[in-house]
This record gives sequence, C-alpha cells and structure tokens, in this order.
Amino acid sequence: MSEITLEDIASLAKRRGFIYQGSEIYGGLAGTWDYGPLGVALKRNITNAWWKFFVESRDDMYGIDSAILMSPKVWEASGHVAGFTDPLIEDVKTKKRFRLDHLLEDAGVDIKGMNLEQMVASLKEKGIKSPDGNDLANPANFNLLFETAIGSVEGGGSKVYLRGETAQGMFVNFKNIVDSFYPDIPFGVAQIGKAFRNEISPRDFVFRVREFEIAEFEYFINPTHWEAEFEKWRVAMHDWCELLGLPADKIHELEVPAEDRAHYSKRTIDFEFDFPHGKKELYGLAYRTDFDLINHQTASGKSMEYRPKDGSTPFIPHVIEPTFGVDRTLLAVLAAAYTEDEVGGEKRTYLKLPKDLAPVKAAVSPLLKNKPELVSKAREVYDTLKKELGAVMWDDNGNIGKRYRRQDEIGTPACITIDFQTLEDNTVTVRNRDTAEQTRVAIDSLLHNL
RNA sequence: GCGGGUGUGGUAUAACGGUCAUUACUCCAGUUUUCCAAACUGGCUACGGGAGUUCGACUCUCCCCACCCGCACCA
Repeated sequence: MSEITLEDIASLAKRRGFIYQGSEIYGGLAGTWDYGPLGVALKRNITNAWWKFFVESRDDMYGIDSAILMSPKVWEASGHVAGFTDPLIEDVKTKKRFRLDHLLEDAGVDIKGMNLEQMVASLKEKGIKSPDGNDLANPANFNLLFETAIGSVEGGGSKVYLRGETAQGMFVNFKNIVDSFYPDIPFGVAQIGKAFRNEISPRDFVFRVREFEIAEFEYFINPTHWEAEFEKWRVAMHDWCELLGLPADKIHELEVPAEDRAHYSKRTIDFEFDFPHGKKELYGLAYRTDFDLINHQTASGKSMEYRPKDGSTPFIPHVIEPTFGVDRTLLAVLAAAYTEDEVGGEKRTYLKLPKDLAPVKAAVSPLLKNKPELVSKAREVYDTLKKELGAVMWDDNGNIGKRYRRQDEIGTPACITIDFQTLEDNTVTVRNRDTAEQTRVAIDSLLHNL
C-alpha cells in the first residue's frame, strides 16, 4: 500500500463528482475549484456540523452572514489596504523576488510609514544587494485584496474590495449585535462565508486558492482573563477535529513566535495537519486583542464600548478568534478518510467518512435488476428512505459487488440490498462500508438501524 | 512571480510528420448474474488553447492557459 498523494485524492474527487477544476472547459482558472454534487454535499455536511457545534448548541454565539462587498473604509481601518501588501523586489541575475521591507529591516532600517519609493531610495542609499549578492530592480507592491468597482460605467465608479477575510464583517456588526441582543460578555459572533485573496501562486489542489470559504467566530471577552478563554477554545478546536474523524496524531499545534505573528496578535496557535503534501496549516487560533474594535471606533467615530449590566466600568472587549478554512477541512477529511484495503482478495479504495459527513447516507439496490419483483420492492424501500433521509442513492448498475465498490469510493456507510428473502419476510441486507459485513434487518427497523 | 517538468476520452495510458489515434478500467444500453469491480454484445467520449513551419502537425517552433516539483510568498 503506497503513500497516498494529493493527486490520488484529486483524481477520485474528479472521477466521482466531488471537485472539478474551475472553468475547466476553457482551460481552467488558476486557484479556483468547483464543487460537484457529492463535494457540495460533503461541504454542507461539514459546515452544518460546524454551525451546530459552535453556534446552535451554545447560548453565547450569534450567527451572521455579512456582505462580501464592504465599504473600502473597512479595509483601510483594518490595515488590509496597507498591510495586506507585500513590497517585492527582484534580483536582476537570478530573477528571484525578495521582500523589500524584510531586506531593509535586516539592514537595520526603520521602515515605518515608508512608501515603495522611499524604501527603494533607502535601499540604494545603503547599497543593499540581494541575498544572492546581485543588484536589485523592479520593485512592485503585491496586494492580496481583489479589487472591483461599483458602478456600471467602465473606468468610472468607485473602487471596492472583495473581502480578504470574513472577520471584518463580524467586527463591523459588533454594535448591531449588542444593540439587538445585549448579550452578557463573553459572547461570540460567527459566520461562514467566502473570502478572496489574490495569491501569487495558488497551490496544492484546494489547499491554497484564490476564492475560499472560511468558518470563524470572534469571541468577545473581558481581557482580564484572556488566557482562560484562549485555552477553552484551544480545547474545543481539538474536539471539533475529533468530530471530523481527523486522527489526533495528525494534528499538531504550532505556537507562532512573536516575530511571525500578525501585527495585532498577542498569541497565535496554528493547528497543523499532516496532509498528503506535508504538515501544513489547517486552522488558526489568535488572540486579536482590541485591535479591530479600536480601529473601527477610531475610523468610524462610533463607540465600541461594552457596558456591563452590573454597572462596572465600560470597556472595549478583546477578541479570541478561531478560524477554520472550510476547503482545507474538506481536504483533510478526504485525506483522513481515504483508505485502501482488500476484500475477497481484491484491492478496494474507500472513504472512511464519519456517518454524519458522508454525502450519501445509504444506497438501495435490487439484488438483480432483471427481476421485476425485486426491482419494485427495492423502489418501495428506496422511496421510503429517500423521504426520510434525503441523501439516499438508487444503484442498479452492473452487479452487486460493483455497486458496493462504487459506494465505497464515495464513502456511503450502508448499502441496502433487496433479495428474494425480502419478498418473503420483509427483511433486507445492510452491508457495512468499513467491514464489508452484512446483517439482515427488517424493513420496518431500517431507519432506526441507519 | 522565478526556475524545472507535464498536458492524448471520466480515469490511467500507447503510438506516429501521412488512412477512421491504441489499450484497460469507468460510464451508457442490453443479455446474463441469488451478495463483493465475473462474462457476453453494442455504444458515447480525447490529442489544453492560439498562431507559425509544412502539400500535410497530436507529433516540430513560438505565445498563452492549467497542473505538478523547487524557490519566494503565505495578516
């Protein structure tokens, strides 16, 4: 049994209708992927489980769905317009690009408030060369925010950005939530939605893409006990991983050192997962302090203070932010579920998905498709289950073994087969995906059994 | 963005400057089949896109696009 690769997963995902290359018939568009029928089902099951786990099952969490287009002032206040930009400069010989700001900082230059021109001037003044020892040229800013324009007149209109993260939608609605519900602190605001980043090089299937889905929440706290809140969510994130069926020994916490942290963060933990292409970031947990609320208070002129009901001193809440990349979650789930073993001496591939996540909950088949009495009985069972479970598939392709293998590959936990005994005593066989074992179950207790 | 590699049906592949582009699996229709990709018959589907060279290009050249590996980036 060889190591599984990203390509194994991408190939199965395409073949079975989970994930397709974006705009494929036109040669594709880099960094975009389309979810097919099974992919969207799997993704929904994941986001629904997330919503249930972090929002619905709690009484301190408020869900929202904010607009993708937001006032440009939001991104100026958040620091994304300035801070989401990387000034890069090119080695004239090797053509490698380096961070201009990093080169200056390494040379002891204080770059605060410098624009690109000033940085280049400072670089020349100091005679800084590239790490490879050559001259540097062609400085350029790379901003990760996608831009578009409001207004249908070409060239006219005003510039707006596609949101680079969903977090700001939560911060700008902080006041609204407080006004509508006046929750006790601590409380959280949660959202699942698309975000966009103009990545220089999208990579590794759906791992790094230009359009992606994020599930995250901002948990507003009193800063005096931020460590305890941070710890609470750290543990909850592991519980979530377990719920997804991700093996605990494939999850690694990385304490992000101060110099690598985002400017606003006092503490960050990356949750890394052993993906087929290596140990990579899956989730993040950050203590964002009061950075965002203060920025928005300053920029908007609206108070972001929270007045405790007990009359104690008002304060601007601090924020703990757990972030979950949905596409990365789906990739991790697929990678963890992808299993090869042998049944009856034949190799088989199957997705060992948790029942709740499986895109198809059960497949129904007549043992033989040329026996009308079996087919009509199977149809009956199918119709009943379909009504109750929804995600049930009818499968009468080829022979029974072939159907089992087919369902294995998409992770269907149970295959229900109607045979001649069914006609006599109203029982069916239920075949288990993981063990390939079959049990006889009365039709009446099928629902309960699944 | 830089460097290297790759691009042939849904998947995995073969060949060739010159008839209708090979094979397997999948898929579809049918025969058959009393539980793990059986067999038989038939069928759909491909040279990533665009220019150029040539009498003729999937094959050679250039440009573009996408994917993979390395670097860089990853608030």
